[in-house]
Amino acid sequence: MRSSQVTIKDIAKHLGISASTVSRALKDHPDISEETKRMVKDLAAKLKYQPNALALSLKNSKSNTIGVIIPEVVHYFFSQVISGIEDVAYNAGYTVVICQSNERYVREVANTKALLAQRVDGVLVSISKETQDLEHLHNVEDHNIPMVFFDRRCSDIEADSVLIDDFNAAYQATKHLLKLGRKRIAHLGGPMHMDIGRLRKEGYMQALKDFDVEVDEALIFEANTFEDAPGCVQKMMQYKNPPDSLFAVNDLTAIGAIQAIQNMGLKIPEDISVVGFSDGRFSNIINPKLTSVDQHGYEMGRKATEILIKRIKEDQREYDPVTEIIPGTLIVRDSSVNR
Amino acid sequence: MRSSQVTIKDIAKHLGISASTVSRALKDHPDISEETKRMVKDLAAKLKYQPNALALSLKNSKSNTIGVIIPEVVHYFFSQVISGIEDVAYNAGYTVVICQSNERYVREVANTKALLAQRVDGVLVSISKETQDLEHLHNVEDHNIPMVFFDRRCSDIEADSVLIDDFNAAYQATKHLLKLGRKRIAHLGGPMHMDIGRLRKEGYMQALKDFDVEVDEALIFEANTFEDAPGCVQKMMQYKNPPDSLFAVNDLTAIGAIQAIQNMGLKIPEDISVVGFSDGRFSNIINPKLTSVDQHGYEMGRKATEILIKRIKEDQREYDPVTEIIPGTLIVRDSSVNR
DNA sequence: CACCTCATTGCAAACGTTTGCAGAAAAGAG
DNA sequence: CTCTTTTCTGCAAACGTTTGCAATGAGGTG
Repeated sequence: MRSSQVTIKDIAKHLGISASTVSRALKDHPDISEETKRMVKDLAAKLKYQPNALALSLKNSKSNTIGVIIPEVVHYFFSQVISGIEDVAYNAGYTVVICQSNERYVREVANTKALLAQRVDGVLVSISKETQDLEHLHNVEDHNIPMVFFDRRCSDIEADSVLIDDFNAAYQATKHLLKLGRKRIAHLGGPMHMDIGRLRKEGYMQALKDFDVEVDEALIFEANTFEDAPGCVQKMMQYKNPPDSLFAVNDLTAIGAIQAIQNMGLKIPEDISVVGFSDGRFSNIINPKLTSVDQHGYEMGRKATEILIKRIKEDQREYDPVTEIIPGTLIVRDSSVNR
Repeated sequence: MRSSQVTIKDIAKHLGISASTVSRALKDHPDISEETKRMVKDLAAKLKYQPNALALSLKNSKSNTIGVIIPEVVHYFFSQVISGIEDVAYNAGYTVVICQSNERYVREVANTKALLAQRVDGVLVSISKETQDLEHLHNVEDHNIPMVFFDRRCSDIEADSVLIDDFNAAYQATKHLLKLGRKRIAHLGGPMHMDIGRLRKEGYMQALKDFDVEVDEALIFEANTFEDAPGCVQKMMQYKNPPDSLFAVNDLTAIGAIQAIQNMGLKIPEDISVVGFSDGRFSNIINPKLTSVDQHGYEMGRKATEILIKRIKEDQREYDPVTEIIPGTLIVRDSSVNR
């Protein structure tokens, strides 16, 4: 016995006029007399009439909704992205439907299906780590629904994407250490099969090369968690030529390293300078404050949504996908200093 | 020229049969012959037919969608809640529409309106800090749409709610310090006009009373940010009878205090023990690890959604609202110790 | 052969809106 | 007073589905 939702028909019946007249009156159609308009509007207000968006969407075959498929909401970076998406969408009059894949392929497929069924006008996707088969995304293409990738792209699919310039940000971070006079720069990096790990390492190496500093593989580890870091640090500090600084693939790893270093009685940033990457949430609350790269998640969300809405409005079947690169910003804090 | 969405009618036309037959065939209605079923299903698969959820919702006047109004996605706690909501909703076949109020009243009102227009089947709300006027929420009630409050309730509205037991969690946190032999326990608390600030302070005071420790107003501050904390600490440490421990209304404030204390050359936990509250994200990465209260955001999201879906299914106009209290869990780490 | 029973299919209405077109009434023109 | 114009309103179809009911035809029964 739910509903009790007022419709245009109800208003029409109460007033003894037709639904079409009510519809026109509500949107100030010039054909309708002022008197009728007033009557209709007054009653609509009184009954708290809310237009049924579903009926509208069905009629116009557009739902004013955009779907988001995102790995995990609880990641600070992703929640920032969502925030950016939400803001732009809200201002453009779109509703946002958020689906988490939880990094699971099957769930990503299910989400895609649900969004398609919902007839979303466009989709924002950051694919899960598991995703290999792309049929579900081709499906979206086939249905001619604009799609924009953010953060994680799918190179086999022709679609717009908004990405972080991992290579360059890592380059800048490393360069910053080099300019401080550091020469033995360790790197705690991510797995090579992920863009994020590969590109950041490449940026790091390129900077070394450009500054004529030899790359020492003994200073490079695959370690990208808070827990991984201490082991690497302990190992390195036993070298006869230990590192004088460290660039980590993310902030948590950097923090793990910092604490390990401090526990060995060394001073940060004097003895060892440390630079992290992204997240940003922790950088200010640890001691010393962490020099790090801001990934601009909010901005990424905004950008991706703007592109998507543009595509929706253009309404063209074919277009040349753009790839927008958002530069990371190195924020120098207290964990790095001249030697 | 979008669309290219296949409909039941298209299938019907291709096969030279009626839409009703197609509809029935797709859902294995016993009236339809096996042969027809096969034909229909094959073609549906080939054309990648996706039922139009909008049409369905319109027909059934239920959208299988639940709306969420949440202050800010980027708060770790809230993003945990969303995660819980998403999981339960997904498993029950519901789509989740998320709206951020950004703690702004006007936006909350707009969100409510949008969700109403979308004909969501139910709403999960955590009201913004600004919200005083409740007309928009009464509106939801009037439309007979089930609503569940989480984390922040609205006592003027009769609805289910899921809350944290702030009082008791604060009581436990304080008791923990008392049992460690601490007697001069400072409290950095939130504003009194918010439940969260008031209840946690009351829990703190009750614990002191139960342990026959005198409440000293000089040890109680309204300070609930990382930046607020150091000032209070410096002030208190000049007392002739300074605190031996501290209970903060949230983790960031606790961390701000810890750093201020450490900067004064004092040792944590020996000289001063510290307990925080919630967030959890930081507790493990600072040094020493922070004793704190886990607020169980994910659990809260699950619980609220379960109740909501139950209400939706019951489909009763009148019911007695329940209030579910989720106990906070004190997690003892390294920042508190026997004196 | 008339009648009944199944099995299978189609018709039409409904959900809430919008909109082109036609219709009616009022007003203006001659 | 008739004809034309203007002003206002209503009809009906459409968006994609579902579903009660009617219709069709085949086969069975007496």
